[in-house]
Parts: sequence; C-alpha cells; structure tokens
Amino acid sequence: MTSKLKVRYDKYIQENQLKTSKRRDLIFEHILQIPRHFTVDDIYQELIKIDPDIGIATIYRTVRLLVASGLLIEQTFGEKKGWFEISDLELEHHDHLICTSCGKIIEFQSKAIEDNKQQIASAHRFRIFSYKLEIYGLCSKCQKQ
Amino acid sequence: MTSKLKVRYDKYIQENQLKTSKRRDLIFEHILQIPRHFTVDDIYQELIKIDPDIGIATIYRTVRLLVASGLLIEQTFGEKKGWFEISDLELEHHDHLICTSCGKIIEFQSKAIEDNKQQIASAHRFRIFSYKLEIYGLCSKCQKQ
DNA sequence: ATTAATAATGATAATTATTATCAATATCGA
DNA sequence: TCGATATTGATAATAATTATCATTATTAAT
Repeated sequence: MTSKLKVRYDKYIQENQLKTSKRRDLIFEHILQIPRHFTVDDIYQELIKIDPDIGIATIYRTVRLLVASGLLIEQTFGEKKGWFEISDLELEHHDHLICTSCGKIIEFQSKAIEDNKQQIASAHRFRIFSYKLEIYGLCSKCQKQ
Repeated sequence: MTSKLKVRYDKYIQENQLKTSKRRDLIFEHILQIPRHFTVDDIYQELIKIDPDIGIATIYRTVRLLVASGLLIEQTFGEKKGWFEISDLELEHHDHLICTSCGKIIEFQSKAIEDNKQQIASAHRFRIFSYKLEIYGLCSKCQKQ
C-alpha cells in the first residue's frame, strides 16, 4: 500500500519537473505514518520536534502538492476546514460518522448508498465525480455520559 | 412558512433577553427573500444599497444569531466555507448536487438514503443528530460544453 | 412619557488560516 | 563540477471572521 503511494508521489514529481528534497520526503513519509485525518498544524507540531528548522510554509506547500497529485483529499468536517486525509485511490470509497461531543471520526462503507446516489444523479442528468456523506451525532461512548 | 420562521425568530429573541432592532429585522427579512444559499458578503452587498450605513459586523452577528436559533445552517460546499442556507426546520431533509464547473446547486430528497443512513448508525451504535450528503460533478448543461 | 439598565451598532483592531514574495540554498541532469 | 531552476524559511500580504469599545437604540418599569 505504502509503496503504491510512493510510486504515485515519485511519478507526480517526475512528470511535473519538480525536485525531491529531504524535507518534502520527510513530510510525505510522516503523513503515511500518522492517523488518517489531520491538519497542517498537526504535521507541523510533530515535525518541528524532529526537524526544528522546518517552516510551516513548507508543510502547506507539500500538502498542496499532495492534494494536487491526488494523494490527499481535503475534507471539511462540519464547519471545520483544513482537514486532510489520505486518498482512497483505488480502494473503496468511504464516508464518516462524526461525534459532535468527542470529535471521534468513524469510517464506514455502504454499497447501498453508492447505488442510491447513482440513481439520484441519473434522475438529474448529473455526472458524478465524487461525493461525501457526513453523519453527525453521538458515538456510543458519549451517549453513556 | 415565512410566519413560522418569524415566530421562531421572535421566540429566540424573547427567550434570550435580546432586543429587536431595525437592522436585525431588516437582515432577517432580507434572508427570507433571497435564494436559499448565500454568504455573509452576499447579504452585505445587497443591504448597503438599501441601508448604506449598515456595518458588516452586524451582518455577521445576525447570521450567527440565526444559526444559534436554528433558523440558518452553515453549509460547506466542497472547500468553500461560509455558506449559509435557511434551515429545513420541520420540512423534509434535503441534500445537494454541486456542479464543479458552473457552481450550480441542485437540491434533492431521498427516502432510500435516509433509511440507509439509519442502518449504518445503528450498526455503529451512533445516535444521529444530522447529516449531509454532497455529490460533486457536472450538471447536464456543463456536460454539453 | 421618562428613565435606567442593558443590548445593538459601526468602526476598527485583533486573530486565524493561508498564500505570496524573495533572497539564499539545494537539487539534478549535462 | 556546473548551471539552470526548484525548494526553502522568514515574513509580508490577504481574506475571513471575531473581539473591543464608545455611542446609540430598545425595552420594561415607573
């Protein structure tokens, strides 16, 4: 899995006359090892521990690059902007249950919803590129409190 | 319909020891008459024509008030934050098809998706408060171009 | 109607997240 | 090794939103 992402990363850099760099690689490798959902600042706070002179602009630039290459997707959970997640790529599409109390994000897949959404699009002569479903509420743990 | 919203607006102001004002009422009435989806700046640009001394801070404050009262919902269409729409209230839930070319937003309802989402939530012992489904792609007009 | 308490207002400062600029440095193919 | 050019960090600029504060408007009680 990781190597598939690496191939795509290298390919994108090649095809766009870009260059690799220690820091760009560090950021990319780090993103592969952290939880799926993160913000730019999450990465910055972690990496300055390892590489104290890294600038936040470099994180922003690299994240933008990874979004442009299709490796990352920007997600907007509720009103919160600036969240990223590693792209599904050739994996199955997934969606999110978001706990409004503790912030926990649960991923799920649903074939039924995939089908429904196709029907809706057809009815409106709409050609789908992507979609997202977000369900807000309380996770089981937070319901007990 | 409008009067139902007005009742809720008045009730919210009453219950929270707030006061009405010409400008707060003007903003509220204006929102009821414009297209369902808008930004703070949309309202500001329209209202300074009618009431040239109105400040954008007042629009922000009133929109926040209307969100707090449940009359408005903040929507995030794709990466674009800061969009608002009039709440469904006791109407049926609806979702959006969003054209990534012309920006057109088409609303739709789907009983099937309502049901699917309930099943998913049950499977994760999740208590749903709200949800949203956004489908991105090309509307029929943009496909022809 | 007057008044007194307090909420609303506009101007503007502050904040936050992000992007742009630029001179110095690193990369990489020839 | 070298030279063209991409990357970098610091920082300025931008954009969207929120906070501050003195002034004004609203409201309920008199």
